[in-house]
Amino acid sequence: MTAGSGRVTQAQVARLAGVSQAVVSMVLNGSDSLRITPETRDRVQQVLRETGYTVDIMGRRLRGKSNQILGVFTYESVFPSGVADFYRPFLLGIEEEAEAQGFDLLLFTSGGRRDGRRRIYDQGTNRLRIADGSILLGRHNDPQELAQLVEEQFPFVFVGRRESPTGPISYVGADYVAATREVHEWLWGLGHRKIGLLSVTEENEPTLDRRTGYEAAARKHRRPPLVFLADDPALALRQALDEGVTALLVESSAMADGILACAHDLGLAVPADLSLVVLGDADPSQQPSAHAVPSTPTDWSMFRIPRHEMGAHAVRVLVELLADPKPRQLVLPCTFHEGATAAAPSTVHIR
Amino acid sequence: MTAGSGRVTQAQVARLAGVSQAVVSMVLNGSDSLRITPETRDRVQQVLRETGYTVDIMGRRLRGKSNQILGVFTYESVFPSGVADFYRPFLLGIEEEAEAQGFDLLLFTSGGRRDGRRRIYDQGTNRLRIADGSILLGRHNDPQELAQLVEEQFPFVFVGRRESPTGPISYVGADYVAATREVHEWLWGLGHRKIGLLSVTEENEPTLDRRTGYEAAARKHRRPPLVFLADDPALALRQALDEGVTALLVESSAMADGILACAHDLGLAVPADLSLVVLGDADPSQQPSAHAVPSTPTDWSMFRIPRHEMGAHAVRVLVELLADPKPRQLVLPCTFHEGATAAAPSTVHIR
DNA sequence: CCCGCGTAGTAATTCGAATTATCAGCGCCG
DNA sequence: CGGCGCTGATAATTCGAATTACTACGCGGG
Repeated sequence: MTAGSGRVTQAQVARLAGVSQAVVSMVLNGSDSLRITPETRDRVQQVLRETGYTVDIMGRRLRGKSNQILGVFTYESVFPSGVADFYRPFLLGIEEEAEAQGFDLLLFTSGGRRDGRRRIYDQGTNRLRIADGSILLGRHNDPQELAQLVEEQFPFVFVGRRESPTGPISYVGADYVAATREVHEWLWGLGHRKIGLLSVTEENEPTLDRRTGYEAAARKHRRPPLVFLADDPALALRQALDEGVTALLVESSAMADGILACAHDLGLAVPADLSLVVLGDADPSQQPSAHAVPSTPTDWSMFRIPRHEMGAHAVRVLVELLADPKPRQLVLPCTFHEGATAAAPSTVHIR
Repeated sequence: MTAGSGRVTQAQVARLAGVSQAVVSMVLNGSDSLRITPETRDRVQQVLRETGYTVDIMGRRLRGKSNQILGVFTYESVFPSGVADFYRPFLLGIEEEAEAQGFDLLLFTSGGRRDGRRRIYDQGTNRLRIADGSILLGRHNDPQELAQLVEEQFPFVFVGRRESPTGPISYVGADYVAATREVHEWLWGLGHRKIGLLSVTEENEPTLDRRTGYEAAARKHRRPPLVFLADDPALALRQALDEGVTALLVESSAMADGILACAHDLGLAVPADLSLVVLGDADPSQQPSAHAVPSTPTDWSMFRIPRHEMGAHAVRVLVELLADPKPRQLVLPCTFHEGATAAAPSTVHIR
């Protein structure tokens, strides 16, 4: 029965019920325990029902000093098309946990782009601040922007391990160190004695973690680390074979595809002559979900990054961060998938 | 150099700059045209930059101002898992267009669920009002909530045609009427003379539109409509065959799968003995993107719903709506995919 | 010399809800 | 009969930003 103006306020309800606005608020919030007569309460509730009153969330949250909104900033597009469907598991976890924690999600899509990349600081101001806190994800992040965020003491959590010289950053990452070590251990157990690491040249945190895990495992077995840095798969494979490796840890599945092709060109059988393990399924060219593989359905031996859990935990950590602004770091274990590209070395290769 | 206590307000900026809060507001909103000295303005802007001030969206909207934020409300989860990847094309279009228009997107995930479904009005609150306007999507919507939204005169656009008895609703839909008519026309051109429609029992807008298109086409060719309503595919197929149909328009691909199986059981070849056309790819069990089909890779004859475009246009319509609150409706054409389940009827069946 | 006017701000109000301080009325006790 | 304590409600304030109403100041013209 509301008039055309569209919205009923507590004040209007109060006037209709012949009470003050405060009473309406009290009735609504159940703080009417001993303060309000049953008759008054009933009268107010009657009017509330008749008018179809709904709480204006703006007023409520203005007083609460928090808007119950978590920002989600991605350096690339959130809803990806094509096969590069990298973010979805993260976002699924984020959405689920945000729903569980009672927060809305604000996707920062407005800022426009500079050099084809999104930026946090647009015109010198930090859009992220309109949310209570923010989750950041994306591989192409800008260290400078992160440093600035840290300095501003804005509550944020990075999905994926990130370090900054300016101070500790809260993040939820995957334990690449342990996962890589375990893969090495598994190959060792199969009988491999020359296990190489094929790494990318660019040095970001995930790459460094994999190298750390690899080197720890190699040290444990008193073997010299065999690390190959190359952008050209043919060259890298040749180097590795010259060293006599029987198993190769490959950082990305894109790179692994190249290696596999080269191995076939050289007449090598995988895994009979050479075992290949991919360190993570993080690469966009690899489909995480079970339903399909684009072109070559190679059943890679690899470990899987717990993307869904990382997203969910990022939300949880951020909510904790809002209550207590002490930075926290969290790494989650990866799960190993045995696959079909790694096996015990053929006896020919074992001296 | 903000203090740890969280957000910076205009009042704090004003104190630091030695001016009143009103001046800060004026500087921010450019109404400083002739009112404020360049020196004062520079001083304020200096402090604004130093403190990293950003507006409190709650305060702004309480006052009735816009925040350049569009809400996105989905009745189901936004980032779907498994094969039911229904929303993504819509959301991709929404995100792209929001970025182009300079809006951020607010996903309403906070309210939790009642009877496993999300609600706009949760605990008597309409959270949508945080955003300047909202895009709604999802098949399981609640007419009551829509009516309430209309009454509140809140600007929103539904993705998919929706009607409400309380007043006109803005929407961006797909033209099922025309698409169904064209499919009928195409089959007629192939020589089919008994073309049936297999419809679902539940009567929502898309279903009604398909029926309208079908009946229009049948009327044009002076044929009685052959509509079959059945949840059991075997029964529906038998009814249709009894009527002598040679082509069947099937509403959802899930239903089509059932019909196809039954047809095979009866020893019928598709499309030789029976042509099947699916009216849309809207069903979750059908993969929209090119890269894979879950189990049976049936190349259905069907029309495709322009989901990406619908999302993008919904944003555009919503932005128009914000400028001028006159409701608007828009339907976009579907594209036809010939596929392999429909062809000219075999001569045996033509008398 | 003083009114009028333009300038450059400031004070005060508004939005809706929550909360605190306050107040009116009543019964009871000294 | 006055004051205390309790009840049930109201007035006032708060949150942050935008806007309107207002004011202090200076200058020029009559």
